[in-house]
Amino acid sequence: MDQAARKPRTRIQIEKRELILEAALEIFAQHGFRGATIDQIADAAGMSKPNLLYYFKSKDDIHRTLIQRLLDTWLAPLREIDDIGDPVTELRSYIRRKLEMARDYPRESRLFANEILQGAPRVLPMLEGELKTLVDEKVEIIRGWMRAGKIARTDPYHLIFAIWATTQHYADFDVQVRAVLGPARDGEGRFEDAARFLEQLFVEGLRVKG
Amino acid sequence: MDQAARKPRTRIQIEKRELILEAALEIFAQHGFRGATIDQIADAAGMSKPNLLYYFKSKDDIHRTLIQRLLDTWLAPLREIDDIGDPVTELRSYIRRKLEMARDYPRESRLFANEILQGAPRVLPMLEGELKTLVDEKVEIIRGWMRAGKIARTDPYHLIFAIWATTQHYADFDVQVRAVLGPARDGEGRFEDAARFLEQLFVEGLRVKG
DNA sequence: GTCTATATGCTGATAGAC
DNA sequence: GTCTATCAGCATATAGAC
Repeated sequence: MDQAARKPRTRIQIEKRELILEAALEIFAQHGFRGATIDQIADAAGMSKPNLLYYFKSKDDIHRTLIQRLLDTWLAPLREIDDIGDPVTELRSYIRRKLEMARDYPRESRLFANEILQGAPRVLPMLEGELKTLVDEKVEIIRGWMRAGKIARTDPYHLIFAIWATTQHYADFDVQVRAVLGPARDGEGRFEDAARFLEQLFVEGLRVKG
Repeated sequence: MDQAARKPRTRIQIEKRELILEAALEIFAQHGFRGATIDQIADAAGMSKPNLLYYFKSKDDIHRTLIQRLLDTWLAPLREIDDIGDPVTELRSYIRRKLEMARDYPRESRLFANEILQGAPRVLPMLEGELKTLVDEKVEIIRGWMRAGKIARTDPYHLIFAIWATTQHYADFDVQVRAVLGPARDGEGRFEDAARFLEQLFVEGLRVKG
């Protein structure tokens, strides 16, 4: 759409920038902003440091670009929640999608976790603005389900926090999860175990007593 | 006990070291290992950089000391789980204690989260050894409860992960939690809301279907 | 567009006076 | 024990040749 609205770029420039962003995501996710060096990123992208700085004017510039791009895709699953379908199905598929994202995009999850842990210096306004608005909106939908007796009454904000926490845990604390489960349960089986567990926890936890 | 077994220290030395560790915890928790500087820590501890390095021989030395101390207290609640009492009471009080720790020791939680996010370079052996052994042991207790029909059958490992994730979330993602809840729900009320929610989620989620 | 060389500033750690 | 001064190394970023 407006990918070149502000800064027109050639196709090659765009591709090189993609290459750098891909490499930077890897490095930033593992070492955090301060821990990552431009040298590492340039190495991973297969180019020299000055060459990298020809495409992005600073380390901060790369990081901001990554964060901004992350947020768009990161909140997509939450945006999709609506009150048309069955509440339990709706929540179950949200949890599933969040867990799939933790499996498929662990670096994005860790990039975000790093940013929040450091006090969210670059995204605090977005958290207090766009994110809060979105969550408030979905909380109202969930409250509607509770009033209608479709799911058990509980605090919708903390429900959302719990879904975020449990799913992202598998990306952010992956090292710990692997260490505790041992080599026997690596790979695909682990994901299905987690999915089954989370489905049971949240679905039973929200079942209407009666 | 054996606090001075390896390196005998005077009372003043011990106090200064405490002062430094307290300051370092604050800085490391916020900026991560690489992001923290000795200057910052020395400043926060109210002394000069060379003076600080008189008490700890390196930045890494401070960090290791903090991590080691952290682990002892951090796992205490898990250690206390036993199969003498009522299973639901036992799990409920474990969740409560973990949540209290997230409230009372958020810096310790973030220090640990930073370490794991970076791939656990300093604690991986401990995760694969001591932690795994401890978790395996508690998993057996939980399996016993399930076999006895005291709680619903589910994956005990992922149950523990979920408790860790949801409780530590309030320390590690504190900025985000505050941003989303807004200023209205700051302070003590937030903790009680979280405690109520988590109790409901896990207790109902583990209720035996009848 | 890409390179080598380099300016500039910061950081961990030490030397040595007091 | 605490200070000032300082070293050596590294990291961001730029200059300028090709």
